[in-house]
Amino acid sequence: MHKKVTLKTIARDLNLSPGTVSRVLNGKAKEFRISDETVAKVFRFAKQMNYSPNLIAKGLQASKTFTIGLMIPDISNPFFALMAKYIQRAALKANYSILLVDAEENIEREKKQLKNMVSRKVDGIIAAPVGTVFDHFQDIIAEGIPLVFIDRYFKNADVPYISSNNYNGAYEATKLLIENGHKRIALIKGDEVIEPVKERREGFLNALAEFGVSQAKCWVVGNEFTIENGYLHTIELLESDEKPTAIFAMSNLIGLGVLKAVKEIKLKIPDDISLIIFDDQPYVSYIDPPITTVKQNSEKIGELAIEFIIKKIDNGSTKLASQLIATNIMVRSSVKNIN
Amino acid sequence: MHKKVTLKTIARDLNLSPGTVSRVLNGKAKEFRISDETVAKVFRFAKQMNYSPNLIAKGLQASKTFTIGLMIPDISNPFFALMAKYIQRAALKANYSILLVDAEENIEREKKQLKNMVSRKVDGIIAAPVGTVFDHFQDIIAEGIPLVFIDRYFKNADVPYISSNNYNGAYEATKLLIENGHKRIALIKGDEVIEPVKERREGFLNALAEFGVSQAKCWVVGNEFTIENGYLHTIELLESDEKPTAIFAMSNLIGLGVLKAVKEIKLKIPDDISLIIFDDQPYVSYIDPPITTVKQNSEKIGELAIEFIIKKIDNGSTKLASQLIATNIMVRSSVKNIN
DNA sequence: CTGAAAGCGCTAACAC
DNA sequence: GTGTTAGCGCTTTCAG
Repeated sequence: MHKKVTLKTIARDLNLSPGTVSRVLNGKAKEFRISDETVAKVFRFAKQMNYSPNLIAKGLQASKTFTIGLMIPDISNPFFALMAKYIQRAALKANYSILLVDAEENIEREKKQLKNMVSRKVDGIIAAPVGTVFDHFQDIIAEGIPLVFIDRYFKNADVPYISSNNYNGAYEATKLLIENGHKRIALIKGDEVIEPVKERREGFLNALAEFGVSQAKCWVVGNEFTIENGYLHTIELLESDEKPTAIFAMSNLIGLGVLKAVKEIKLKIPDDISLIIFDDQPYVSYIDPPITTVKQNSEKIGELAIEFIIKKIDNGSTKLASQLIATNIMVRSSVKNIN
Repeated sequence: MHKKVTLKTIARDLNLSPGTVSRVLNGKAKEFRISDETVAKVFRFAKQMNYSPNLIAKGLQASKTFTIGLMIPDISNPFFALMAKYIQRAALKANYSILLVDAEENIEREKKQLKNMVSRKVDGIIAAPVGTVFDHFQDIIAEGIPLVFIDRYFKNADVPYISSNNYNGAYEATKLLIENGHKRIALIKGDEVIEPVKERREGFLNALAEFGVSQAKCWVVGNEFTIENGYLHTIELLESDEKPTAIFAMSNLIGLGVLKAVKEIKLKIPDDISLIIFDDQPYVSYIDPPITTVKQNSEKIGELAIEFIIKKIDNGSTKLASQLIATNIMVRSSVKNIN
């Protein structure tokens, strides 16, 4: 096993002081007018010894770790995975690393790992919170750690967020359905504890109202962002006498559940039932029929979140406003025109 | 902004020494026979002050950070996202945190971030390497940092790996095709620089040979794990005069490309062309037709990787063997029996 | 131009 | 039972 090389060992070997070596290696040679000879010597030796600065020690003394905590409810959900990718990319560009936690939709886990992040002295936290309670996030604020929510958020918490414009997205999707002649529409949604779920439901309901579609003949069902939830409610819906002509699935997983159910009862999209899914995923364009979706701009959300958090890290007094990012309807072939 | 509370401040406020407070808070009260009174006092005060241990300081002094670096080629690829989930879960269970890097299939990025991980003093690294070169991984070994490859690996590197049994998986898939009467099969593969690609190709070829299918009438094409690669080659394949009756897509992304192409030229699976995809994803069972796949055991791979790395961290001399994890054929409806 | 020393927060060795 | 001290590796005054 190889012996460790630190500033001190380098200094000793070169008959210099740790301070000097530190200054050189941190590009402060000019500033301190250190002789070219010394500079060259240090660089050469450090390279030769394959010196690797100890960021832990640096972090301890600077009270800054260049680490951002990323708290995600489910990294295997492609929506979050994609967001993680962009957040990661933006973070690295700014020389920050990402400490990843998958809360697995479990609030206890979220709490515990949030504490861990505090102990690890992350410089900031980006989180898509799991539940309805956010006391544990208040603690983060109290600790003075910059925090921003992505995707999910709490309206009544004083924490800024970057999310899709969920209301508009749902509104537009519903409008599209209505324009295609649909008057019997079912919304399969997630848990309303989640703010974006409320927003999407509002967008849906308001579109119905605005275009004079009877809410009495529409459905608002479901309570989870899962395949199971989409599946069960679709079965129920499609087996009822007065069934809908279109389904609006509020997430990619719910959408998968709808697909599963429709296939199982041998119906055809869009002939028997039209479908639109909130959240676009690669596969939806390659299946038969390609699904019309509401695409969220994960890249922008990720970039803004990092930008935001870094600004806050660099200047704690910064007061940045939450942002709602526009969505895009990706029109494909899962909505039938029944006008 | 709140003032920081450290062992020292607690000690001062309580008229104790930092050492004592440390011992109490680390559950060593019994061992040092510290008075119940003191213990209670310390715990109460620490809780009241919302004390959070500084893991950075702890890490510096113990030369152990309880952090594992996870290097992934593309976290938005659901295969890797799922693996990341399981690795993360297993790591947290053992009180380790995950420092995530998405190399974005870019070797320079991988190199740079590997160095960063070394500087951050991660206790071990789990990586699915991007390319063909692995000098930079040798450096990790030289530093004495435990390292294990997952999914992708190098046969000639002295680094242990946990991966699917790629050879067998491909062999079984090919066998299934042959048993269903296919004699004109195309394999669309990734870059052969990647060891599992070679293995899968071998499995494919050997199955052909073993069951007496003419390799002259089969195809081995493609060079990337991308949708584009799958798409382009499928188009070419299906537009040729002597086209295959079945396609074996070597990854989920290639499979998506095949789906895209097949749809575009208005062919039907499995009537016009049979398909089997290496790597199972949720959506494949809900589309029409459901796709037969080779399912990899991501959970097991993830768990073993963590188990492995922690063993190695705890006992550097441990010499653990690489492992190939069995795959499973998920028979669905994308393979037509043409016997 | 460079060195010496203090300190970031913590633990462990050594005192008593 | 508890205090004191040294040191993890680094940067940063303060000296000279």
